[in-house]
Amino acid sequence: MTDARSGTTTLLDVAREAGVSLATASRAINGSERQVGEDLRERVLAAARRLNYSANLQAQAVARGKTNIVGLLVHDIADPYFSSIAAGIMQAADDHDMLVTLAHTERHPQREIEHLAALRGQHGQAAILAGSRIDDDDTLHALSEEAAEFERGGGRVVMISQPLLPVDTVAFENHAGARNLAAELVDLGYRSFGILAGSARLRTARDRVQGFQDGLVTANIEVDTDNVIHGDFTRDGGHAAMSQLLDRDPDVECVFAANDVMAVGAMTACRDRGVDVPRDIAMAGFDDITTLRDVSPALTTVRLPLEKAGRMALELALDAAVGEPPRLRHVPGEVVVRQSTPPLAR
Amino acid sequence: MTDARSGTTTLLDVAREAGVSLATASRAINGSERQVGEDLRERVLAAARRLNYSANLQAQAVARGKTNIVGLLVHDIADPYFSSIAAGIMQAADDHDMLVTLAHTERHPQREIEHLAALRGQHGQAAILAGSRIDDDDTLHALSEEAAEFERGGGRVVMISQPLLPVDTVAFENHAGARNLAAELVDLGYRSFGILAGSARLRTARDRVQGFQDGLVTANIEVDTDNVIHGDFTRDGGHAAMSQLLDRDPDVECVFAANDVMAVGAMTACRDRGVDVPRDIAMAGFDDITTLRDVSPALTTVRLPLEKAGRMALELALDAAVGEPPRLRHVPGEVVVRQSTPPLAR
DNA sequence: TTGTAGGCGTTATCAA
DNA sequence: TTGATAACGCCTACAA
Repeated sequence: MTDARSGTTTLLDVAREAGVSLATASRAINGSERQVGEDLRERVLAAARRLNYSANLQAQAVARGKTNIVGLLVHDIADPYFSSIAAGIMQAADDHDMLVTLAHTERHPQREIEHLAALRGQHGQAAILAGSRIDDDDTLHALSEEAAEFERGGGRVVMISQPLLPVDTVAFENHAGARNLAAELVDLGYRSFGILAGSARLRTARDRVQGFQDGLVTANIEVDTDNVIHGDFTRDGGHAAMSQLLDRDPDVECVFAANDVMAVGAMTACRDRGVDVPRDIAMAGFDDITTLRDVSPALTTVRLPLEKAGRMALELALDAAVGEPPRLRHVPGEVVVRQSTPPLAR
Repeated sequence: MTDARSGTTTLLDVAREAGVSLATASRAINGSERQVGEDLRERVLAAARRLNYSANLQAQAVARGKTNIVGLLVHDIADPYFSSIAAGIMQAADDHDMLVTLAHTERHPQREIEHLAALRGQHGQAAILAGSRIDDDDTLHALSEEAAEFERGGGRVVMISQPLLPVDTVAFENHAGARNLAAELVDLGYRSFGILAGSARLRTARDRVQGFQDGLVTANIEVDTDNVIHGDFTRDGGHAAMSQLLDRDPDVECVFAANDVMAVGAMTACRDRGVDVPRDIAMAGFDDITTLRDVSPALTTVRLPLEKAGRMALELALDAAVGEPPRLRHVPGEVVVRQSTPPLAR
């Protein structure tokens, strides 16, 4: 029989139903193991089931002074890069019985700071910031302050991307991955390159472009600055940048897009102009987005273990000792050569 | 100067700092507008800013008896179908200052019920169930019970998919969309079809397949039962089913995959066998997943406004009057013909 | 092992 | 308008 009065069944209802005290009911249901007699425990549990009791998490949080909430901040959950990371975090969260609060920054650094403050109000155990931070000193400083404040509240902040803040960080080796990719492409015979660089203000994009160029320099190849096209770090950005590149220098042999989504937009830009990939021009991306593994021609890219990184981030937050200094976990990328960059016969 | 004692700044700290009572501080910061004198209000706000105060949301929730949390249940956030819906919900949540709690069901109906119970413990204002429910009477009944319990707690449950539970529902017109797609394909000249049906237990998949077949029947075309291949409602499921179909009847003119992700897997299966899409065989999907709009050949599909549906779901939950009976919103799909199904010259 | 009672940070009622 | 003070639902010493 469900409580007919107020709508919600409370622990007190359960205690009464079972004929025990509030404390006993609490211990039997949410308390720290074997502290209550088997018989009473059974009675309480039975009563709870009968009443379909579900503990009020906020009340527990207030009483305990802590929660089992982890906050996740992403630019855009519809972006497969972030949704993969999120999936990894969800798995780890399930394993640890954590609740995940999701927040969108819409790529506005200010919103990121606001949301972090809101998460602080939630008193979560962890806040995970996924995605690349804008390289603006003021913003970075403000974010850093807010992160420190969050940790002062007892939680742990983890960044996924690159080490910019003095917090636990899961860092993708964007530079090294891109460098290796460049080396591989040179091995395949390519000598002239175009780069769809994404935003110059995004660290992730910049690191990848820099790594790629460094890889080329090692092989004594230089990229004409004019062939490095900046723009949005998105599908449309890739499309636009590729169109520009084709106007400027239609003879480059190979194009590196700073992420897969851009690469795919760029491939469409090529098709729009009757340029065949890979016959007329080769194409490589970065990330190895799952949903895009079936595009044709199959895209050469640098595989990032996004789900794993998400899991790692949460684990990192949860196994941190209080006051432990920031830790850094490097996550390498793996070059995957596919059909979009066939060996170049010269 | 930040509170040095306990780590977290509380409202009481703010009140003391401002030299006012707890009540006044509460009203000035979170209370119901113009109840406190301008001067005191300023003092309190200044103190709060100085102390970098952030209200304890759980304490507020306990005191107020309600939260601004909305729970979102998806099978898998990495699936672009769900991440698009989630993005829409995030937008609406931002507009309404709601916090979103994300939960993964991993396609287990039982986990769905468990998570809904957990959300009940959070006392959220809304729970949004995205994704297709398994068509099992017992599970459905249990889910229905849990949904009722959630609403008894003061929240509102919204389903996104099809009307199966007596709750607010945003229903995609899967049947009609697939029917229209079939008609369009017949118009293009196709007469023999294969269907990659996905799971027979998933309502969404079943509705689409049924709609497609109904559309064909209207045109006096029947699909050989052997050419309806069941399997997983995923990329791999599409790949496997297509392989089967090619073994069975390599001469079908056109294949309908019950969603885009399957279609893309199927296209790879074709390529693996040297079957060219669309020259040798045409292909159509369902959903119009954003990330897949650049695949080549461009995929004919039925566009579902996923983000919009997500937004709609949350709005529906929030503008519901207490006790208002369930409402149903139909969301049509739009057939988009692209290169994967060129007009068939006969 | 069980119960009593005080406390967690806010809100809200009721006087002043 | 402002300030005590009683809730809110739960946890946890402390005492029995």
